[in-house]
Amino acid sequence: MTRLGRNPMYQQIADALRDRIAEGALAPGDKLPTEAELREEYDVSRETVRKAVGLLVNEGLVISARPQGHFVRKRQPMVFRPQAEFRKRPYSPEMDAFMTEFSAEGREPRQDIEVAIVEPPPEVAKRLHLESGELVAVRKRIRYLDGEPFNINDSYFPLSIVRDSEIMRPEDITRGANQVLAELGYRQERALDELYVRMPTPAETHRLDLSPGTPVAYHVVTGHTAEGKPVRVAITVLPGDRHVISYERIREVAGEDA
Amino acid sequence: MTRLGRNPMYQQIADALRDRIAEGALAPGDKLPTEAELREEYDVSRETVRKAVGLLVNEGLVISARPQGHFVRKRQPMVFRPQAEFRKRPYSPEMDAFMTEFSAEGREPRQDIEVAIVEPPPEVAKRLHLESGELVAVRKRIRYLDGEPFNINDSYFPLSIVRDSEIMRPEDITRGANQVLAELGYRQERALDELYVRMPTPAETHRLDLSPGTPVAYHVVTGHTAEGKPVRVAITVLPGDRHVISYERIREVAGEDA
DNA sequence: TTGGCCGCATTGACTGGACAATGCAGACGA
DNA sequence: TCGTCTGCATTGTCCAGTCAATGCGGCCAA
Repeated sequence: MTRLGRNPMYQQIADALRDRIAEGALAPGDKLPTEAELREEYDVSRETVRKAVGLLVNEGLVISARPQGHFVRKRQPMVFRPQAEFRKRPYSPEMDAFMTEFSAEGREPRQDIEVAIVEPPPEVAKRLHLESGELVAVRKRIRYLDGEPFNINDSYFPLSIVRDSEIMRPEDITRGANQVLAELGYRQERALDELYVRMPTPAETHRLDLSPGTPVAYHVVTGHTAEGKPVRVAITVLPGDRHVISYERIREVAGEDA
Repeated sequence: MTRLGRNPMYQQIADALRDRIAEGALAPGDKLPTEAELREEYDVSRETVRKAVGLLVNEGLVISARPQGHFVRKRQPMVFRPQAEFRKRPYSPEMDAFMTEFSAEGREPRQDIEVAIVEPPPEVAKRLHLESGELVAVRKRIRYLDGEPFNINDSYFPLSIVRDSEIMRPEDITRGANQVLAELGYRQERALDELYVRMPTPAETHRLDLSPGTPVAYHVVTGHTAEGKPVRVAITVLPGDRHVISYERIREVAGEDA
């Protein structure tokens, strides 16, 4: 391994390891060579080897289990289907097959719920069209699967419409918060989904127990009534290594194409 | 700054800088203190300072412009709306407002198109239900805005149905590849969208000119005819710092709630 | 057999130093 | 005036080393 190209040494080492992972010579769960072994192999200092391995960690390909070594990461995503709240069962056979493939079958779900009345964060206030000073109720949930945190979901409601309702109680609402809102006269007919892809904040890393190199999807749903009044903002933080987000779509206007 | 907690020093420095960014003391575009200044301020070695700043770079908060220094990153996402292909104009006023906010108004679009006949990657073959050995036509596009690459889009079609059609020519198809497919008798009535969030591969980093700490959304669309035959797989790679992905949803079955 | 203790391999944190690469600004020359 | 060249601040790469943290496996005692 020489410096023939102008790639730095740690890049070349990382590339070589990445190739071995891509080819399957290093399979998910396998142990990488130790730093000492890599040092030997490439005849470089330990810091250089560490930087190479660090790159792979930051790419999410490898995790470090100190002091046993570094291991090729496994990926086992489960389906997240935002449309489920308006359309319980998928209507196309393709979606059916897809969901079966990635089901959470046999894993045990759990969630922590916490309810509070707070001043809304600006992005929430804006989407709910709130005056400054108006308060919101927020249901904060962390969802677990087999004891591991899978995603964070914070749902915000204008306090004026949910005060004293079931939404204020920190228990699971089996029939769904949306149903409660409907019973209160605020049935959601439309929703707007926004998806941002970014690295997690330290707080998110901590709450979701993320390993380095794991990006997240930041999913914001704004629910509107038939009249266009926004009544709910739900923010979900989904770790990239644990989810596939999925939508199904159908042609809407006969003859229109693009 | 002491070691009172058990957070490593470089963490503490990164946290302090992150706070200053969050508070706005360091605004987007601002220059961070140089490594020498930070060294002075915290009385640590240069490598430690570099590791702290490196963290922020990996989080996508900061970019390095050598040798001018490090700068707080700006974010200017534009809307990516997968539903546009089946539904040209948004039908809810909320979506209208949202799209106006993030429009690409005034920026100059361009795209490079390349067409090839290849053996499909396994993930494509699987979604198109192809026998092993069956070939596909692929239209590879890189889309630019003001000269900067914005996303990569590779669309795969079973060779058996698009051979000799307009799809095989490396020119822009103004009326859309979907329209051509429809004219060939394979009109898509349903699509399944899958979204994966991960760090980019080195090839993607290069093609999209990504700075470190930028995750991507890997968006896979499988288009089906009314009979359920898959006729198109479109894979789009969207850099997280340049896009918001957005969907609008409506209640489908009166009375159903979740 | 079982429980606890300890050595050890391995990664993490940090220092101090050397030299390379790079783009900007200011000096200089035509 | 305008282009060119050079110095320099700043970040990038790499080395050689020290000490800390950690979990596993094996040893030893009850």
